[in-house]
Amino acid sequence: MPELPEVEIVKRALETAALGAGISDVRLNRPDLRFPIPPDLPDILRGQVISSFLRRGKYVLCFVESGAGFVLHLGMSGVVKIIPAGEAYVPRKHDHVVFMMADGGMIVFNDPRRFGFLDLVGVEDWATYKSFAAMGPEPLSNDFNGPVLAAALAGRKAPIKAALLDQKVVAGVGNIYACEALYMAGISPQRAARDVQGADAEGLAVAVREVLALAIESGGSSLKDYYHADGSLGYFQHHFSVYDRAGEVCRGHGARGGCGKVIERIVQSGRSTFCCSSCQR
DNA sequence: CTCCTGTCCTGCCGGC
DNA sequence: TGCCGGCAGGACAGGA
Repeated sequence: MPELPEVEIVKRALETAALGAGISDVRLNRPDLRFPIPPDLPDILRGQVISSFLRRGKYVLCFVESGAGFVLHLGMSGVVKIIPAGEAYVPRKHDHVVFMMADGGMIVFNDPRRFGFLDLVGVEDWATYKSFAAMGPEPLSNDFNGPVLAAALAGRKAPIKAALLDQKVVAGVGNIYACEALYMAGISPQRAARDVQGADAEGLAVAVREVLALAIESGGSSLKDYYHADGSLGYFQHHFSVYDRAGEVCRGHGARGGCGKVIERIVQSGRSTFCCSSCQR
C-alpha cells in the first residue's frame, strides 16, 4: 500500500544510496509483473551511471547519463531493498529485479503480489508516458490548492472519496490517506465530489497536503510488509486517525478533539472507507 | 466524458 | 491442527 509518502521515502533513500552510482548489471528474475518488464532493460542500463531520481504520484523514476531510464511502481506490496557494498545478499522469495551496482552493492525490487511494474522511459519524454500524461497535480507542490481541487471536482457526481483516489484529480493519494484527509477536513466520504467547493475544497486541499507531509515526516507509513528502502527491516506503523480503526473511538485530530463516537467502516466502490459520521458531514 | 465493476496476485487471518 | 474463504488494494479494461 505504498502511497505518495512511502514512495517519497523510497526515492529519497535511493537518492542517498545510488545517485552517481554505476549500474554493472540488471537481473530480471521474474519479468512478468503487472506488465512485462522490457527484455532489453538490462542492456539499456548496463554500464550506465545514475544521474537523477524523481517521484511523480506513486511512481519513482530513475534516469541514467545516456538519457534512458525507467519508471517503477511499487503496486501494493512492492519493496525496494538497498544492500550496501560488502554486505551479503540473502535472496528472498519474490526478489523480481536485482540491480548490481558497480561498487558491489545491490538494489532489489521485491513484490509478493506482483502488482508493481518497471518500464523503460527516457528523461526527455517521461512526462508524456501513459501513466503521467493525464495525471493530476502533485499535492505538495504549488500547483495544488483549494481552487485547483474545486475545479477538478466540479461536475463529478461520484463520492468525494472515490474522486480523491482518481489520480487525475490529485496525484499520489491512495485509500489510507484519502480516508485520513477526509477525516481531517471533517468531510463525509459519501458526499458528491461536485458538492465539495469553496471553503470545503480549500480545507480538503490543506488536509491532503498536511496528511501527506506528516506521513513523510514520520518516515512513510504502511500497515504490512513494508520495509524501509535503506534496507532496514520493519515497517512504519503510522498513527492513523481513522484508517483500520473501525469500532474504535474517534479521538479527533490536532485542535479538534474526538467526539467519543465510534469509527465506522463502510464500503465504497468495493473499497473500505473508515470515517466518523459525527465529525464528517 | 463519467461512473462502476471486475480483474490481477499472494499472504494473512478468522472460522470451522 | 489444517484447510478454505475472504480480504487487502492501484491501475486499468470494458460496459453502461
